[in-house]
Amino acid sequence: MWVSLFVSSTVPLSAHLPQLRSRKKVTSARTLQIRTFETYKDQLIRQTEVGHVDEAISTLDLMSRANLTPDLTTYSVLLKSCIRTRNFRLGQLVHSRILESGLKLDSFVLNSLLSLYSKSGDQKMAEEIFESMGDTRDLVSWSAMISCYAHSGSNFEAVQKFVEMVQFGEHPNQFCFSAALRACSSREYAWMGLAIFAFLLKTGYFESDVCVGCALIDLFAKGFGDLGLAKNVFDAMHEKNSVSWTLMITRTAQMGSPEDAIEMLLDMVTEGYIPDSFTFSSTLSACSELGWLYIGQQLHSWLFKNDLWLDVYVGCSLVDMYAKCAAYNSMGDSRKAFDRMPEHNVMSWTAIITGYVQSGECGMEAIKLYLQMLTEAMVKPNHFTFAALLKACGNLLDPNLGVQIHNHLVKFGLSSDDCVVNSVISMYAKTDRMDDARKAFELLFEKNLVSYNTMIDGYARNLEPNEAFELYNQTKISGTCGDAFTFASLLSGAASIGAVGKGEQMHGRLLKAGFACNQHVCNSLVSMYARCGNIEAAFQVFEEMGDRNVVSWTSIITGFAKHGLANRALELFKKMLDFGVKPNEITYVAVLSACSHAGLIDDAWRHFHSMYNEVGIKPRMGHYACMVDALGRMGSLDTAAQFIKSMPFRADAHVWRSLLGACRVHGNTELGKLAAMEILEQEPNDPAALVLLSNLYASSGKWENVAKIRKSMKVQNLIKEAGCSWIEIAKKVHKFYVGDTKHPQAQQIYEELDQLGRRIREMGYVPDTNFVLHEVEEELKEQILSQHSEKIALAFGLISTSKSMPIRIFKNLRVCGDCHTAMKYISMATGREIVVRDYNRFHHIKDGKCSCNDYW
DNA sequence: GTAGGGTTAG
Repeated sequence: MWVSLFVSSTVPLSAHLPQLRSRKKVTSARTLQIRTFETYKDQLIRQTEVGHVDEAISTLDLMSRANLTPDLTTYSVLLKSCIRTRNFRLGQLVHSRILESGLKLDSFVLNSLLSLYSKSGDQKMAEEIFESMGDTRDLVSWSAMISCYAHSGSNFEAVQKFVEMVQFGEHPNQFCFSAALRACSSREYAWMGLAIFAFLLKTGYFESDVCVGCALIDLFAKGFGDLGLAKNVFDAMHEKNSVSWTLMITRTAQMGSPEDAIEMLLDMVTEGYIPDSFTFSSTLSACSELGWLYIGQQLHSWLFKNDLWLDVYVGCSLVDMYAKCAAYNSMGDSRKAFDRMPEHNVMSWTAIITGYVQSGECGMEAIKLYLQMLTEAMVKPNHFTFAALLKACGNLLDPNLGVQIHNHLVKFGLSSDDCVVNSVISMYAKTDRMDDARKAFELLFEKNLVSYNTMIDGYARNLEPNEAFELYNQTKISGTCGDAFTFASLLSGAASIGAVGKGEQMHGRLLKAGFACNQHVCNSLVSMYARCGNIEAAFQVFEEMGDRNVVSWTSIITGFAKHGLANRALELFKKMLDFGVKPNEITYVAVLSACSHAGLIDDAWRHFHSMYNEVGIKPRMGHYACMVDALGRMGSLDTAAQFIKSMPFRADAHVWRSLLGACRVHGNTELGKLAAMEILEQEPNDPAALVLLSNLYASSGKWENVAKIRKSMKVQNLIKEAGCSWIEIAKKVHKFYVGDTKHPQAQQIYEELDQLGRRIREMGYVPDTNFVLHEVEEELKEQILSQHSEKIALAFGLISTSKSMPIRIFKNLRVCGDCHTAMKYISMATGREIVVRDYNRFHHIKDGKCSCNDYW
């Protein structure tokens, strides 16, 4: 603090060095005496400009001690620099000094104070000053006040003030217009913006002022959601600058046309405008959105030359861009971008944490970084950080970690932040704790649409669609009509349980609600129909879509693949490439699984290689599993095993299960044993592997081992997830567990089951009790088998539907082998078509045959 | 003394 005393405006700093070293010897009294009012004033302003608040305050104190009372001009200048440097604390202090001084305030100072409180978000103080001004208000006061309201989200008040001003007889200038228009750039107030726009047209400010132009761009972009109109305004503006270009680029990217945004950047440069850190930050986000690593890298080298990468926002955008392109193996570059940032703040820490979370498989790394952020960097997390962390916990499916993070955010005082609570709900929903999710939801102070959507999505995902639809009805009661997310979640809820009736109902509602052209909603529709078994309806929606993205194509290709219609899937994939749509890694899972189901091994290899060589997507676990499946299906078991060994990372249980399934079908016990052991090492309770292993031991007479496995299965109560099946009858879903007797029509169902059992036995069906995992008497095994959930659902379907309709049954796990056999007999016995969707695919069973060719 | 653009929950 004392150091500042020796710094005068006329003498260079170095001249004071000897004095600084022996500053105790110099008496401040002597120094004070020679200081004049003007030097103090200069010093004050300089200190304010460089943000030395404490020093400026002590200078003020020194002035009064030296009986040099600052005059109004000094205060005015001081206030101005406080505003310019956003030094609100000092500004407030100056305000109180002015009041103490008893000076009479003029409208210049009052306007400055108004601006100070407006910018610091203190609406109340701004209002107080504005009211106190009475007739001395001028255009500056009005526009500062309107701006204050717009800034703090009091949009209605902003427009009200604008109207009041006009009624007062003032003629609004460009500042007033842009502030008032800015208050209208939301759906709710866009109509008021239109009225102001009409007024504006009578003045000359529309084309002439860049800020007014920017406000109008946002009125049409954000308020009306119409990028075309926003572009019209942009094109009509006589004067453009980097800000208006950047705004237009940003909105274009945000509103679903990131490709156009990048093109606009080139236009901007061609027309001679210099992109700045804001521009790069936005265009990098556009690259992230598109997954355009190459363009992102070009931008990176461009901004590297200008030192713009030193900007925190740009740095964060780089981290984000490389993370979102992680399919191209660029997560390392994301980390490098983070490590090379000159300094780290909450935002950059959050960016890298979010990056790891979004890249999919690095949730633990995100948690580690969070701890590093807390303990080493001592940076306090904010709500963005927790949003990312909670997402990580949801992905990791670790409820305990989720609870710990939940406790942390309570400690950091963020438990009342709506965004954070919505993330908490999502985390609990993803970790199958709907009760905890519900608790968090109920505790929410204000439930918004996102809260409802998260809960609806949670119920849908946890196969409780009835709760999902009930909550949807509540949203209508509470007045928040659903948006695209709501419909997408409800459709995926309907899809997850295969409730095509509910899905059709939602289809009707969303058409009425005006979402017929919404890409996100239509993608969900395609997926819903496909997953509900009505692949042709899915295809129709897809065909009628005007605007298709990679998700649309992937959804329909996946649909055809799951239905075993490989040729149509591959045909569409070709068409997709012809259309110039770039496939992503999920598209390739669909393509490879289509090849696999159709036994097209050459095509599978071709696509597997080209996905990396031509498209640049590194194959992940799912792709390897598809290849193992394809090889196994055609009996190339050894090649499949070798392929697994050649993988660049350790094969997971899923990959080995593919091999195991193939071994079972092709009767290769040795390799089957190896696969089962590998699975059990990673998932010790996997029922399929245990059963297979025990059967293998039984067939080679190793009864001791059989007993061991059976015992351990019993002890561990092995079934992780209770198997259940369901069927939709008249838009209502009926769910059944093994041996379930809770259904009101249970008696009829079991009578039907008995009858069916007798008929198919006569036709040659023999129950395969190997599929019973409990160690019980053979007779009891047969009984358990006959009461498997899929059989109960089928019996219920037979007694509840007319003969002409196919029966659609859904199961959360893979369909049991014995049930699969029984259903083929039942299809013959009853002449009915049975469609079963299990965890893995669709089985279309007709006349004793299944579309999966007994391989799944 | 008054105005505009950049991480965000589903």
